[in-house]
Amino acid sequence: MARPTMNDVARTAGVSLKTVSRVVNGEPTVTPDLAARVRAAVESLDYRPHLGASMLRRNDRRTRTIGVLLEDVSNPFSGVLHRAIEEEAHTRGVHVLTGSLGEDARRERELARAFRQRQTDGLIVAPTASDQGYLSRFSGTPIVFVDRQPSGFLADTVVSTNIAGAAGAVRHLIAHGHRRIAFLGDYQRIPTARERFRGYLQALGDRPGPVVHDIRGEAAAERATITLLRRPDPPTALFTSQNVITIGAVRALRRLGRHHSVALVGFDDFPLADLLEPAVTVVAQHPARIGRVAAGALFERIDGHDGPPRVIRVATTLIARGSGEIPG
Amino acid sequence: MARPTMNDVARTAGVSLKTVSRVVNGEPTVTPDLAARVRAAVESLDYRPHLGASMLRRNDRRTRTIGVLLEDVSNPFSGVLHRAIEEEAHTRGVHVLTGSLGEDARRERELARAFRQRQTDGLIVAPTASDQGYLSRFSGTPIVFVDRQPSGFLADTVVSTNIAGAAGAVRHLIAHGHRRIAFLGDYQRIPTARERFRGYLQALGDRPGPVVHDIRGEAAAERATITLLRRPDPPTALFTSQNVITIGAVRALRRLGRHHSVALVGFDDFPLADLLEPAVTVVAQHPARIGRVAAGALFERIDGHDGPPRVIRVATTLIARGSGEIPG
DNA sequence: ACATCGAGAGACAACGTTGTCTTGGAAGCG
DNA sequence: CGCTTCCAAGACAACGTTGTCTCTCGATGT
Repeated sequence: MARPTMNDVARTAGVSLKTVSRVVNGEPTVTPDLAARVRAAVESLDYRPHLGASMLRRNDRRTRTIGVLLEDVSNPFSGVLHRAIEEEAHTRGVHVLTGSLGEDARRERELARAFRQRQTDGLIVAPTASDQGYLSRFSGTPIVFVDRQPSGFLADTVVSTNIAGAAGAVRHLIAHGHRRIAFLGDYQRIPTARERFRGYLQALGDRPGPVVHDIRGEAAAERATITLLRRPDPPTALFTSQNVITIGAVRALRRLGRHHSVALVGFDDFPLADLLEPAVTVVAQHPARIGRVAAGALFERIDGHDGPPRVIRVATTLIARGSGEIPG
Repeated sequence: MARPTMNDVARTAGVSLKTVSRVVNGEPTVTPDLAARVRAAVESLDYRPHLGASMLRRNDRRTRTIGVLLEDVSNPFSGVLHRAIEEEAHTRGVHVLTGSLGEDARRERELARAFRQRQTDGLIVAPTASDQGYLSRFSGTPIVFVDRQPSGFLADTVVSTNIAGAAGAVRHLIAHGHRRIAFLGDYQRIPTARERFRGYLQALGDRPGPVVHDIRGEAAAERATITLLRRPDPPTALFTSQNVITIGAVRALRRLGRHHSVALVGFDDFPLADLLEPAVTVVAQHPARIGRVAAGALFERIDGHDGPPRVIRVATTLIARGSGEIPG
């Protein structure tokens, strides 16, 4: 037996198709008697309206669905961001299509196109590709960027205060007597990684320490840290610009038995950072707030707000826990 | 300017509507000349087919979308599960609608209904409600359960070997000389929590230790652990049945300075467990595998596989790291 | 040269719903 | 009592696409 349609309900209730439509949509111009018959028929047939069909005919053309493209939904930062967006959407009766990109630029374009083709009302994107120019054809679908600034395309963007946060972290190390402070960073093509590096340079002025870019993954971070510390003039402190890199660095310091002698401040908090020995000092981002703000901005746009693209910066917080206070 | 339709393309290319449809769908019965003209028109108008409309008319009625309902996408277990499902779906060109339930039974029903109404081709659910009977009306939409066994409704289910895993954990503690082993568990109404408790009882036979059920959240777990250890006859070892509870227990042991004297084995691994002091011994689940298997089962069903409901159990692995080997 | 065939391309209906217009009958009014 | 007014409820078209049928025209065979 196929899914029942309005027509089936109409026949069962002995009314016209349109009357069923009216009852289902809660229009007030139906006699209580007929409405009751229709509702009984709906119940007995377990009728559910076909959203695709009504979408097609309706005037407003809203699917009440948004798309969210993140780097990796299993990463804690993305996970919390995702949850916050979902929560905002839920209060508005909107559903969320999710995609993980994993730094794959092609997948970003592919999924953005696919989601748009499904008529999502809007898109929240943590950009991975080096250029978002392809989005300029997406007129009509509001977009909000999170975590990273886009390039080649302007839209509302919600990011952490990366430069200030990174500079603050490095100044914190300087204040504890360090002069040779190493930088360990993610792919340089990621705007966020570049900003954090700028913050690092800003704080150190004309005396930067050793720098390693383009580190991807915990294992690579661990190796890079070990190499750094085996140099003839090893740094006395590390600034790691992303949570996965921070964890790799912690592993390396442990392996070398240097975790109580080399200082460490990481960008982005992570679960259990406070339970390690020493507890890890971090510049915490606020992914839940970023998510809420981004979702808010997106829904404003969907509801027709029409102003110039905004960049909203969410402040970071330095959380001193021990590893950043080891003296130089 | 509104979104262009096939009709617009047809007019621009000077062909009939149906010919455009044929070209767009790659049917071979179009002269190359016409096909080229159509493709040019598609390109110049930036035409994208309206999936809703084609869905409506097509015979197969597939939306190429599945729904995934998890406890909380920001929890590491759910996050990894989610990612694995997404990956499987991606290889099949299928998209994923996500919802977090947060132990809210009403939200489970609400989202399940909503997703179905959107004609998702299938559903993967980590059940939260105490009864999934409401799903019996969902004929036609394949469903696979993960992480927890459903009740009141039968369908393919992919779960960890909870009883055996928990029993193994407790036997591990017994082997290290412990006799008073406490159990700290989640809401008893969660089937998974009950199974792990059964494993605990099985291993201890007629001499169970102190038991605390219905613990929800890290803070509650911390409090419960402190209370336990302040009893006149405190346990010498703890078995915590869920990762959040394990972390709460670690916090409590630290606070009391007992982390090197009270043994601990937790169910479910968590990031950085190996970096704590002592590193935490766990019964690891394999959420990525659970996700892959569940997605595989769902797609089999979607493709028409029609057998009796299966229960697939994914084995757990005991990972000894230190906290579980503290002698009794 | 004529009947037959095949294949490309268009006409038309249909999917399940909602917007708009029309109908019919009851109520309201002088 | 007859006329207008009003409103519930039905008829019909339309949304953007695809399935099916039909038509046309050139190629093939005898």
